[in-house]
Amino acid sequence: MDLESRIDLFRNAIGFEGLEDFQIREMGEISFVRRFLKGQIVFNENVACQHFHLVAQGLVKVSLVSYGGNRITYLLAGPGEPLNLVGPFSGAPRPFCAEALEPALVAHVKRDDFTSFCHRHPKVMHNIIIILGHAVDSANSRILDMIEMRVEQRLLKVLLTLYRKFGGTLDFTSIELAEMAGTTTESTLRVMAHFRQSGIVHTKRGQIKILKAGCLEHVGTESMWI
Amino acid sequence: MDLESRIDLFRNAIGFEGLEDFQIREMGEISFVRRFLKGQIVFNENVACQHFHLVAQGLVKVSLVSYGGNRITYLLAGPGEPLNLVGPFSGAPRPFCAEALEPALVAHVKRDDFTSFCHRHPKVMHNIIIILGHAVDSANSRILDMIEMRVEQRLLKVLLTLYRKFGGTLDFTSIELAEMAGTTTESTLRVMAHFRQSGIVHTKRGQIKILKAGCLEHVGTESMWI
DNA sequence: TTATTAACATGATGACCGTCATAGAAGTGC
DNA sequence: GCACTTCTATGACGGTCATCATGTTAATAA
Repeated sequence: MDLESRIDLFRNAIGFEGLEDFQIREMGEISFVRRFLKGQIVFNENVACQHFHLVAQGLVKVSLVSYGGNRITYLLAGPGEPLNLVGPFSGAPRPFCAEALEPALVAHVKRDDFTSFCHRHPKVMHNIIIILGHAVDSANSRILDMIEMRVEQRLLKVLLTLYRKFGGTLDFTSIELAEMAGTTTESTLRVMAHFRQSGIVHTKRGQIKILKAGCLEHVGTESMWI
Repeated sequence: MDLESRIDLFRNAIGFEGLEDFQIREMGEISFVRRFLKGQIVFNENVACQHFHLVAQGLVKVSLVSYGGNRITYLLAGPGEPLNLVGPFSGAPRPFCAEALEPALVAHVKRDDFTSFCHRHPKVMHNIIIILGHAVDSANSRILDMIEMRVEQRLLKVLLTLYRKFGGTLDFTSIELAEMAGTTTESTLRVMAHFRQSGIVHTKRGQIKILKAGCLEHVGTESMWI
């Protein structure tokens, strides 16, 4: 990925709004790109942060696991979306790991380079604070959803979110849906079977096609920030 | 509250670490303090943010409600702890409201003054990003707790957290505990009755005394960030 | 092809806990 | 002192969903 493509990436990336062109160019210059195959790990949990990461191509899942072995998906990052906004500042290990869900290109910026850039251009930190605000709100909404929504409603919300982000054909397994809805694979399979019988979706191995998008809206217009 | 007290407040406040003394003084100068009685609202949800708030005295609860009427406690802020780190930057209404749990003094800084200060002293934004990182981690942990912990364990975790923050005498009602543990008042009362019978706590109206702190640690050493 | 793994599917079981109901106790205000 | 509100307390009931188990299908590799 050449310099100009990288600059273009940062120009349209989330978190870099409102920067002058020469500032964007600087980001392009101090970044480099790595390629990941499906299933490969971009960074692991509880490892000190070395780089700031921004997805250039493909799709990367950021998730966290508990001691009990449960995993929840925190973020599905596509082109232009950052993977770790906090790590570069704290340097401390974080409980997240990032895995490519499809072949992906990920831009890297060395941690010190990134924070130095941010301190010289506070606008970026301003943007990051607002993004983290969304992340906090999203996580808190999910807590409320766990309290008052049943598995079926939570899965509808997940499907609605994915539909809005990726369109009518969703390449996700039931395992992955379960990690987004905060439930088990079995429950997800059961509920999806019900959706299939209702004609809302069509499923095949690793893929869901949304047939009746209207039914998804019934949960409420709000989708998740994921 | 006079200028010097306010300066002293900001000197020890969370989020203002690593500032020079003259910078801290500036914060003191542009801030003013308001008094709140128990039960009074510091700011309401879904109202555009006007000020940055920092608790000077007393205790303030930040919580959010769902459409279904469920409420969860997001933060219990004591002296030196900020109430709204995101609002001043986005200006947008946020889903949180803040209520004084006991008579409180809260420092206010006009939104523009605060953001202007932050842009001139990026270190503060750096600090804020790290704090928000903790908030994100905390909320995500609570999601996992909702998945894999039972009400009893979640309440133990809440009690442990409160014990570490406030000591052995906790002035909270079962309603408030329920909002922290993500359950109902009835379930909380039932579990607390069980704890009482086990001699772990002693309860009276609006107060819990921890008798066997050791029993709280069994959940795991991790307490919540609240 | 055959072997192996990952994903899908579905049944049976039971405990957890939310919901509704009722009631007493402890504060608060007039 | 009395009315009123808030918090505490406890019983009964039943649905949801995690858990365990077993089996099938699809994809991948040797």
